[in-house]
Amino acid sequence: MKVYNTLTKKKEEFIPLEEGKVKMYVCGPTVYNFIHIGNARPMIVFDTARRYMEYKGYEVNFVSNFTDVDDKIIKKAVEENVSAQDISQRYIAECKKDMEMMNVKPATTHPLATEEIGGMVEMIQTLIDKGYAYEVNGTVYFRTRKFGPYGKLSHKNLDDLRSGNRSLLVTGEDEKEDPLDFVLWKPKKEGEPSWKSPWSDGRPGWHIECSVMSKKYLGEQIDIHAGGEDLIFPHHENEIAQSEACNDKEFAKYWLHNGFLNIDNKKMSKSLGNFFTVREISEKYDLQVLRFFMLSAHYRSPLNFSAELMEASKNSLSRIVTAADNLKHLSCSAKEGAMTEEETARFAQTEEFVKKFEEAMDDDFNTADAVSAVFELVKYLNTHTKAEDTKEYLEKCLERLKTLCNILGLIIEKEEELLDADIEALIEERQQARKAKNFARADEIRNTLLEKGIMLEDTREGVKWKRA
RNA sequence: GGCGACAUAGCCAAGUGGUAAGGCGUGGGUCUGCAACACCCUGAUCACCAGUUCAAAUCUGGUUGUCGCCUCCA
Repeated sequence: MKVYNTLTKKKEEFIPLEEGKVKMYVCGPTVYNFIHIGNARPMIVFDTARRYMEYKGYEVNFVSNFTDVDDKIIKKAVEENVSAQDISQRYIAECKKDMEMMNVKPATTHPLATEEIGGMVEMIQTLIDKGYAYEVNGTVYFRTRKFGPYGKLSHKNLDDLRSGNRSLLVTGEDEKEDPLDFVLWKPKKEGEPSWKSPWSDGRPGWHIECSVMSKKYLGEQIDIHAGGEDLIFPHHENEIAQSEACNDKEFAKYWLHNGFLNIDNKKMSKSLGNFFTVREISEKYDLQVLRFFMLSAHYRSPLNFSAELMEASKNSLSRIVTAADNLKHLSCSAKEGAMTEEETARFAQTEEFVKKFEEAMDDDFNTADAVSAVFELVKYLNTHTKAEDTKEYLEKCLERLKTLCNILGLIIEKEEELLDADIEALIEERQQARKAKNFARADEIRNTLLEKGIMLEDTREGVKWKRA
């Protein structure tokens, strides 16, 4: 399995620190509102990466935080006249609902920044003791230039940063020894949540939380650290500086970053009015469609979001769902008994698509290619299954399709819903009408059901129905 | 200004040296009372120019265009 490492700018063979195990950290959202579809991308793509590694047999310890102390949370709390904790807890709960609808598995651990303050104070103290940090008037800064490799992830050198950013030098806070130094701890302002520390009553800077939580739940060295590409600088660069200065060990071996999600080729932003929350999308689409959409391109490419593309994704996904549905329908009425030799041979041919799928995923989680393998399997199954096949064969075919879709986190089985007696009676009446060639009545019934969101399909094996 | 990414059919999107996967859409057809599903058929020489090579979408240089980071925004 190869993964693209931002650190080296190359695809590298993935070799875990400990055989058979993967320690993975993904930077989670700041919970001051419903998550937006941009937040959803790393959630979906790295959940898919995790699922694939688990499929390969790795035991994945997957940690993803919620940043629950932040200026934006405090601002929202003031607006609503509630506590910051009220805000963060509310949106953590909402975020978990969204994740469930997107079929994103809960992390092994979802730490909260506010519950790890003690560890942060400790790490900051260590950095001060080692000369990597200094305190001025209650604020603690990281001494960026003291950490030699600073810039190795974002491939920037410090002098470029300075020359490219003159405003920093001009407006730079006088307190800092160097404009590039960043905050580890800052004193509270009036009315803000705060914690005790040796330097001031205050709260941690953003970057320190990930260093601390990663260390606590995964150890000083981890395999994969992931997040959106915008986090490369400064967030991840600063995490590296903090963790490696503190622990004297390479922090993360592989750094994975997803590309941005754009709306109509523009960066999503509130000011442009092209801002969508996952919840809004869920009102119009099953979030499986959003998930499929996200996986239709490589995770490192920029991806453009539009209503048109969601429609296309919806249709594409339904092709897979229909295939699964057909298999299920066939197997329900199929004859019992073991697979015939001929069926065994037919089934063996599906290996080819599994192989293509795995090769795609092994190549830096190329989900676009993996999805195409699924479609090729779908076509094969559509053309190589029939009512006369044995139940075992049909079930194995369905299982194979489900296995691949499950790696992608796509749910393709419809929920078993009980037919209302009324609906069943109507379907039966329509069948009678059809037999009597009373098609007017048959169509009338079909339209009645359609209005209720029930779509009928006449097949050789009987009438199938589905919700629109 | 500094650093970087990308440019493949109507749309989305794989493919990093050997004559362009897959999906959506379009049009035609088979099946069906009709419809839906499914199946068959239907489409690009890969932004432009020059070069390297027996051979390039794929390597090199240039041009044009789009976008991102450099601001605690995934």
